[in-house]
Amino acid sequence: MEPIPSEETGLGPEAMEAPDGEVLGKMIRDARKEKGLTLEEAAKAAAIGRSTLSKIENNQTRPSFEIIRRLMQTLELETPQLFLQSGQSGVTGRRDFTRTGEGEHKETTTYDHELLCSDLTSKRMVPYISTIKARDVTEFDNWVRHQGEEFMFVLSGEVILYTEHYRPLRMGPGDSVYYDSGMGHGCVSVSAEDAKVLWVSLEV
Amino acid sequence: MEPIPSEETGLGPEAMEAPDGEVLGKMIRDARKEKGLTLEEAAKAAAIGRSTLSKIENNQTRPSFEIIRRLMQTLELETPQLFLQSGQSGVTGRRDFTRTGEGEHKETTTYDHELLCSDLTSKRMVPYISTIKARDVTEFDNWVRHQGEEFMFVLSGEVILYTEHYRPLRMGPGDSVYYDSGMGHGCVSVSAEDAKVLWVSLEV
DNA sequence: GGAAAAAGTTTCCTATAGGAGACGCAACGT
DNA sequence: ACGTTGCGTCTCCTATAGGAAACTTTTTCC
Repeated sequence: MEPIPSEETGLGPEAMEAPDGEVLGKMIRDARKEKGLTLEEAAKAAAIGRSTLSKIENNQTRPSFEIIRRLMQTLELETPQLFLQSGQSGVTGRRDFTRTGEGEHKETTTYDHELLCSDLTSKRMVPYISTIKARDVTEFDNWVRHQGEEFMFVLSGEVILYTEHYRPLRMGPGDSVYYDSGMGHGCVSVSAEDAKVLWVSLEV
Repeated sequence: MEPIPSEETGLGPEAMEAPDGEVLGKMIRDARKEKGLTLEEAAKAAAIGRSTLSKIENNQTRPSFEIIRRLMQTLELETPQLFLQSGQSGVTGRRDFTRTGEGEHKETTTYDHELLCSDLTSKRMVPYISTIKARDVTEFDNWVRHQGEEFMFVLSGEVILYTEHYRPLRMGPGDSVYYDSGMGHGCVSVSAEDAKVLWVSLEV
């Protein structure tokens, strides 16, 4: 059995291995394989040469931006960022974990928020589990608004998500929703017991 | 009971388009001016030639991906900007939900990824549930790498998260972890049955 | 205005990106 | 064994990317 490491502090004594050119080719090959395409098919779809693609995947060339752009569209790597080896993320080389129920708690009248991974500073997403207290809701008026995007996943219970400009959305375990958190929003439990949802919030 | 709206159509998953010719140069020039840099300064910072930058800005060349990459770092250009014709503002006023098990599936040999948003257009986070197939792992070598940050939450089963520069981390239901996804990482199930984890990925 | 400096463009040259097709090499069936 | 087919690599050639430096334009002083 694997030993459970105590929380690692961050960068070890040795610097992070800089992702060299090797990675780009691998990523593209992986993506192509993922789609089950042959060199010929992928190259044709991207309107580039078969040999060019081969060389790119084997890191034998330094492709032009245009070529990469076409490949990204073809392979549906809609995330050009994937290829940026910029390493300018605030969490570079770091990791942080939280055991069930061991997050830091912040309580309000309606929610009990448990922050996950609160020790990792500079991370851009904020994950937390909210226990939504069951209560009677006649008219929802407890709007929350904060510029950014938010993802919510129902862990247990039945909830209704209120979102400005949309009809209320009833959700059960396993359901999820992604919305502009700049719109007013809020969540109530409609089950007899409290509901638990996982939220991941991203500020602008 | 609240009516459950059928899936909102929102924006379709339209293909990302890169600025064709004309626009790319302009964007770079604008970005450079914005930062108050001269050709010389910007070129030096990006470790490219002054003349090269001039040509790029005037669309007299088809720069390599590597060159553009360096410029984007130097000029702090967001990649999406480069790939989206006009800077349409993210998810403003949008909402998108997915019912349990109704996400779009993408299968590989080790994982079965279920995307939790039908329409990823302009979303910055990518949420998905992965079913990690149980298998024997003697030596882990299936590293995945993509510049950005990632949050993982274990829904069921026992898994081991491998992260470059860290010891493997054994996790059970309810445990969560946040890490730099630019580090090689990967997850295996160590329970007899498949494991399910929720991932939220954020690209740089 | 005129000189000097700074910013940007163009020229010139070398290294190489990218494509066409040849080649290698499995995995088939006959 | 032998072709054949399908997939990936390698060779070769041309067009051009990228950098150094010459050249031109703009700005900033006096």
